[in-house]
Amino acid sequence: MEIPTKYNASNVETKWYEYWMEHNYFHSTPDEREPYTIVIPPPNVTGVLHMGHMLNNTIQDVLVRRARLQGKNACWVPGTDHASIATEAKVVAKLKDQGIDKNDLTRDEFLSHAWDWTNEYGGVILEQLKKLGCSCDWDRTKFTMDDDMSEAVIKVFVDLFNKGLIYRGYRMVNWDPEAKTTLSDEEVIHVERTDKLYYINYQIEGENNFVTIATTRPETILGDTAVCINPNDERFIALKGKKVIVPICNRVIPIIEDDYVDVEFGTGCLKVTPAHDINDKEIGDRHQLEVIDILNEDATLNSYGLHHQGKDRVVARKDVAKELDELGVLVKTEELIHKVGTSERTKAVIEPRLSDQWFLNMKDLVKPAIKAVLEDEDVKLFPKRFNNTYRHWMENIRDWNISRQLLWGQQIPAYFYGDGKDDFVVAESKDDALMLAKEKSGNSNLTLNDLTQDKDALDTWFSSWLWPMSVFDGIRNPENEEIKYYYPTNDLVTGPDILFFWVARMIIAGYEYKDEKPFSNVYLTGLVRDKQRRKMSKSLGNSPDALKLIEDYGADGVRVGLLLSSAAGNDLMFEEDLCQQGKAFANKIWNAFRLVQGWEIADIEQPESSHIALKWYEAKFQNALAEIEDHFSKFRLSDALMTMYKLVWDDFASWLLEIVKPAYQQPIDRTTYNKIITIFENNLKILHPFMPFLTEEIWQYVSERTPEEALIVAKYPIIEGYDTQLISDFETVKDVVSGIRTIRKEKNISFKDTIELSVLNNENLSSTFDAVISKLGNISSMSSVTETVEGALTFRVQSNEYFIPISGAINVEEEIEKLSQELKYTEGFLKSVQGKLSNERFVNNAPEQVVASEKKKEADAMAKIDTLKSSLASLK
RNA sequence: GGGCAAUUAGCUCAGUUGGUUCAGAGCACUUGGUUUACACCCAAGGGGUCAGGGGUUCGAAUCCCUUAUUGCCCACCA
Repeated sequence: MEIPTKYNASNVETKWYEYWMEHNYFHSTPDEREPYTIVIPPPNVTGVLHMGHMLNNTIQDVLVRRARLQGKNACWVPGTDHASIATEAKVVAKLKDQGIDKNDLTRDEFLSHAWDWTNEYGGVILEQLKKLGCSCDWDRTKFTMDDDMSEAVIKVFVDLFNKGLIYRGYRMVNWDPEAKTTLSDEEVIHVERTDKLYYINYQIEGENNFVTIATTRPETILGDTAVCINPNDERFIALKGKKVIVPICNRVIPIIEDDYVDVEFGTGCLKVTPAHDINDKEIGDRHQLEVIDILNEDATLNSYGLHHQGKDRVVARKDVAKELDELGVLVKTEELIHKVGTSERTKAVIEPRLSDQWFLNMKDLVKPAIKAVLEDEDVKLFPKRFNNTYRHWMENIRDWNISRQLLWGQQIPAYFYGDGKDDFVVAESKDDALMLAKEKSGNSNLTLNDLTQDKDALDTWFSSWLWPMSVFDGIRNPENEEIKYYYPTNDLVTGPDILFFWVARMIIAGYEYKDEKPFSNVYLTGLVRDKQRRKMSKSLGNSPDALKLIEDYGADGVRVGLLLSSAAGNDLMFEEDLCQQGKAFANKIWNAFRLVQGWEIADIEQPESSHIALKWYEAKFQNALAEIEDHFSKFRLSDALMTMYKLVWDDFASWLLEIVKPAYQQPIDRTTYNKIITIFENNLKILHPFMPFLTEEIWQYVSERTPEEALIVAKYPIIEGYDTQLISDFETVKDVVSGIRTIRKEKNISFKDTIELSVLNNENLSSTFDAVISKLGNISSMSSVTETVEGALTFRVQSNEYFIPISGAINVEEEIEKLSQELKYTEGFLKSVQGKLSNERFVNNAPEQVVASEKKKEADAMAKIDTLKSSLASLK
């Protein structure tokens, strides 16, 4: 087969992806082989591919492809997440564009719009992953709202409810006024802001005196039901038992005493608004205060806002402040830097709000999950430092608010049959619910029509925490073959930002429902940032178009570029140059193959240089293979890739191929050729996980292959012992060749001109590699001498001195200068080594081998000084 | 406010239990190179008080203390 001169990435990529799909190589079914399983972190169903996904999924694909080559039954389960808040927001926005208000739609109407949207945009991201080369088992593609997935979610909810772990509570929750739903604590991001701190006077009832309180939210005074002081605060003894009048609404409220108040902060007087602050709520509970909620669900003021009713809280804040000023009770304002809770999704400022929500009691559920990670290391986090973060969160975990005031998601399976607080039952179906309701209420006349299902949906994470189990139907059918075979999965690759949202909860769910970990290793990737360390985002416009990158550099180039500098847990500073480097590497491999492929083979004798070089490379390959293995065991993918990069580019292309390369238009011997082909194939095997397309393409050019012989399912090279001496000897050879090249460059001797080389051998270096040195140095004759050669250019490698005689062109002054410099350096070195050796404490305390090595250094240095001195003498 | 981590060449990072191969890699840079796989290339080369200070040790990038800077996580101070 004639190979094209240029590697055409996009044609090749399409061809092989289709080929792999056609032959079902991504598909896995349980068999007798060892399974290797990864479940994808399901991207948002309506999302598009960004750099984070690229990195994340490249890593997963590398792991999966490698496992496949190693003979494991590799299964990578893809899918998408319904992402309730994000998706619902998008659908609401789209409806709004069409002039439709969500509130005018019935539940079913809205859901039908949402499904339309999902079907239209959903899965785009999965198609993009294919472009990247991801070898997911697409037959297994799952969506968190598939019927079976939803069933599992409901089943788990009912089960946890029946275990007494899920309860309904009227609590202070985080309210996102934009999405109009509650959020879990984890979904609240605290952002530092500068706000105004308002000092406001409240008149003491029946006196012409005032107390001053400080607040950042003056509009909430309309919900005040007390003013609180610290009982030990001597300044306010006179206030005890009195009442104050809230400005604007003129409500009379008591002055209460509570230790919570910090004497140092603000004025030492705290206004208490139980409906709008978690601490105030607690104080309120302790003192049986009235709760006055002044906000609507969209954070506009309700009737308690009086003449400010209907205004947004932010507007109301200014207006109330203005009114207070006009009333003469606004004492002053100050700038205050503090943290404000915002919604992770909508960025809206969170309002603490009291409402009925569903909670999951986490206290006991987390116990096995803590043990698994921190004690038993059944689940390992990479990098390990995340153990600390994990511990802190798990040990301080609070109950999980799992209800969301959204339609898009699994509807909470609670059915109300009366108006009472506890007049509800929880069941997997409405029929079951009716039965339970009849029982619980004692009213056997209840009908399905009397039941009203809770209108809220469950938190998205309440479905995704089951993902590693539910994709194998492990919740509904715990004993099925698939879950037994694939679970627990092996590795999970995701970002540290969802360590709590998702990773920790999967571990919790795994132990609760399978009594086993969901995965053994968690590889936490870093964020992809731009060169200025800014997070890549749409709004900054600094995120490159992922598909454009693939077009420009090829999928392999992008994959290599992404992995070149991305240690686990470290952010990746991305720039296109990296992809360029990846593409250049692909080009290098391509051209190396073109060279080999162009050789004419003849049955001639194998040159000595080729023989020894091949032996060396085989050792070097094994050495690299062991290193790569070690890197993979520690999830150091960048290092593994770099090892291959250097192996293939430097050792294989620059050294080995240059050595075995026949002279122009000369044939190569068959023995060498066959070995080179085998070596090339092994190179392709180890590179394949990183560069699947290029390697598969070349693989097919190397020799005709049946589909069963495709590279994607080839056998990974086996680690064997290797000759380390050969490797270190060759390092010396490289130094000698470099020495020759340096002299050629310094003296402007063209590589085409042959030169002679003499060696003054003080070290009995093996002459095995002489043929290699001759070839790479273009040496006409090589000889060993016992004395310094006069009138020659020299260089030294270890304690050997090399001479290149050259007629008349020696600049004696220059040579003397050069040798003197080297002598001076070596003498200095010797002095420091001898200093060490004459230190008794060093000789007595240091391990034997360290002392021995110092002695060898001393001997080498002395030998070198001798040769330098005699060379200098002969020059003079 | 509490905790965790980082700081090594212009950039991105390795450097495992202190000691042979400890000051490294890739990129970038400088210089030279065009008939014979690749200029997306080849060859040679320059470049670092290992953030600052102190300590332990025969010996410290590595262990301890301290200062500074940066990043991340957690936390209800109005």
